[in-house]
Amino acid sequence: MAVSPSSPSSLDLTISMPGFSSSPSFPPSVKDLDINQLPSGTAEEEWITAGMEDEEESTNGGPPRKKLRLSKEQSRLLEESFRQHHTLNPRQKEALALQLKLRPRQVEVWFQNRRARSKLKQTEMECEYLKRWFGSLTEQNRRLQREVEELRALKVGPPTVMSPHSCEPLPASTLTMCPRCERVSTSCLEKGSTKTTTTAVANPTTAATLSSKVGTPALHTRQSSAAC
DNA sequence: TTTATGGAAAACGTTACGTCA
DNA sequence: ATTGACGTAACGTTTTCCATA
Repeated sequence: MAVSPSSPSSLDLTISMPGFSSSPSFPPSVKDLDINQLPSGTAEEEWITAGMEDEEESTNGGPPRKKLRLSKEQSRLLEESFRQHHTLNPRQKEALALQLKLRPRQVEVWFQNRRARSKLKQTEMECEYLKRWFGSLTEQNRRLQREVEELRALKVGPPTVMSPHSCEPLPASTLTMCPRCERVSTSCLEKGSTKTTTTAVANPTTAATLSSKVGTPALHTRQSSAAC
């Protein structure tokens, strides 16, 4: 699974997970779900004053807030602009404000809120994906546990691990459990060796990216595995 | 080259208000 | 008519980035 923002200002993500690509109910990428497509408003352009007619004066403190209702056309243009870039430089802001007959500050605020909404949607989607992934891993874990039980039940003899170098069976006493990946490994004993018998996760880049994103320490890359 | 500083912009959290069921 | 949930414009504060000394 890869979670990779394409640019700092872009919220587009590409998320794919092993074992999920063929699932009909599981889109191959979050990119397919266009978070920029929000339901468009229905109200026509409208300025609504909050209790007071005049924006400049208020008897108790600062100026009263006015609630702006963007017209369909304004919303459409803003959305279009947002699809092109999620942030505006001062010149773009000014031009857009002029085009929309809004104040630059209003355009700025709209983009701020729009970015926040995007991020929220994205987070929700990521959360959903991680939940499903967790479910899939749980199921996989169950299957493997069952498999282990079955193999134990067979009792065909002591476990044998082949050396990656000599291709001969290693005595069980030379094997260790890697404390980080919790897999049986010979690499920790073979100092200086860049090879390892430890199997890393299916997609190291993905795992590293996800780990750093969601803070799960359990997954590490082939590189870090070899380093141990 | 490294560090401190200040300003601008973005991110974030919250409030206020309108709409609708 | 009232109420609570929801969407969103607007605002204040914090964080991040970058240029400059």
